[in-house]
Amino acid sequence: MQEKPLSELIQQRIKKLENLKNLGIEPYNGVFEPSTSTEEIFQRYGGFNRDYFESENISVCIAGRVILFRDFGKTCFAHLQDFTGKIQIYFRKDILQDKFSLLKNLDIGDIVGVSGRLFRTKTDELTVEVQDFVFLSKSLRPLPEKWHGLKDIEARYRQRYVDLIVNPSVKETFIKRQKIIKYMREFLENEGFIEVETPMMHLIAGGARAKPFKTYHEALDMELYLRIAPELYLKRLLVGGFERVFEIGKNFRNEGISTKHNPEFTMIEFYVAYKDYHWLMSFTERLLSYIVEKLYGQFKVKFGDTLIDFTPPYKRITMYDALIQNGVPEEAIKDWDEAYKFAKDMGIEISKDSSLSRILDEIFKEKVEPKLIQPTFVIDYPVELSPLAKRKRENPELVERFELFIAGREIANAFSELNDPIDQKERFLKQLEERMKGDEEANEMDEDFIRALEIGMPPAAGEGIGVDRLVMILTDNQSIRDVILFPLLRPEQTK
RNA sequence: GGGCCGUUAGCUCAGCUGGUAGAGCAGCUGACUCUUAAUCAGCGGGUCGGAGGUUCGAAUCCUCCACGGCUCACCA
Repeated sequence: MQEKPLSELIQQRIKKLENLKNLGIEPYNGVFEPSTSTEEIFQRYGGFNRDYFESENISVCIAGRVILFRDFGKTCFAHLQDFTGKIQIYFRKDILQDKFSLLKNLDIGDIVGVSGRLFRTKTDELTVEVQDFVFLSKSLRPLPEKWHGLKDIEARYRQRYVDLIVNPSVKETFIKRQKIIKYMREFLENEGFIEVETPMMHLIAGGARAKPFKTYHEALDMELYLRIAPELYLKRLLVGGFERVFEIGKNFRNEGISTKHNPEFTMIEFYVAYKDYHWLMSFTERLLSYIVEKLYGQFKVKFGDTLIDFTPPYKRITMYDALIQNGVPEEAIKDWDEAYKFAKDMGIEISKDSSLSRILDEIFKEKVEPKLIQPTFVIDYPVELSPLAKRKRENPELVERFELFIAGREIANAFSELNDPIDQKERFLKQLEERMKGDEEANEMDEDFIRALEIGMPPAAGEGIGVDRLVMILTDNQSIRDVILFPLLRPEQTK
């Protein structure tokens, strides 16, 4: 935080704080027990007319932040905002008597508790006529302007607390985020899944292809990685006899930041014994449509200027067919030289060391991904892109894997889990070779995981869903930073 | 990391080919007992992101730096 001389505006507010203290009022020591919320007031009393309030004398106590203030001399109007909404409150000198003069020391942004009776104004607005009020927190720093609000994107992320006060849609997004996760958990629990917590600090960063963050444990004198995926631990639990498990939590990847990537992000991973990826696809359809239906009461969701339809079933297409349908010649799919040439012609930079699968993966990202707007399962990936997935029975060069794309974004990744310890060991060895060749993101050998597979893991299917990306789509936000309360930013400049 | 754009009052923004900074809101003083972006009268508020440079003169032109946005690269 920068230390510069307090601005005039802040000094004025400190003066008011002192005025209150001199009058024996401690604005930070107030206590107050609200009897209701603004939302509840509108729910219960929104339907009644003026005469009702004249005859019934409804008293309420509410607390919140003053976000608007209109001074008329012997009366004042203000808007009080609590978590659930806002309501107009009305101060009169003839009711408040001496206490009315305290309003001179009230600022927009202050948190107050008020008690009073409900009435309707001339213009029929439901309003609290304040009988008594108490300062609960004095705000020393001015809030942004009342109708343009806080627009500066940097300030919105750095001072999310202000963003949340003045931009109601931001709060909406994060409430929806919580609901999405709640419905997800609810669905899985109803399907017999057990929620677990596995380590976030790993000796070996496995289960995904990504660069990890490093950290250090002093007492044990050892380097650790923040996890890039919980996968290998969850599969150890399958070995241990958990047949349906899931974990919701943060993953950390030491990579670039973009509208689709935050270094720490939330994943859900779930595993089911005795099922395969076909079963998982329909399960995923049921899961997503359940969430969307709970959230919106229908299956269609507006995202940008498109309408995403979550009504099952979703389109399924193999990776190779998707490539061919998007103009990649068949020869390029089988032949390294053709693929290399095709990629080069498209302007994709490919190293000469890249394998055919990796080239195709690049072409896929460029040509196919952006076109997958409606929920689409892309299935059957080359084995070497998927070192933890089970081979297809009919074609051992492919694996039983799918990725789910929505709005051109990869939302989920799933496969029939490889449970053959010997094959798994060989794949790790292959990854190690790539690592030797300089591929920092290739998997490391995890001996203990192999040992677990040697004990015996049931056939199983597992899936990971990028929660932030799903929330983006379901809340119509174009940047991952808009669905993460405190996205990572460089430190603020000290002036 | 590359490219493009941005950074001016607490907030939202103007500021032309260089002539020494403006509005609205917020704030302060005053008026006003049903307002809705209340209104009316008056007042204060700026290291123009930072550092250099060009110039008689820089918010404006140039260079470097910082932070952010978009985008590319990167990204299981």
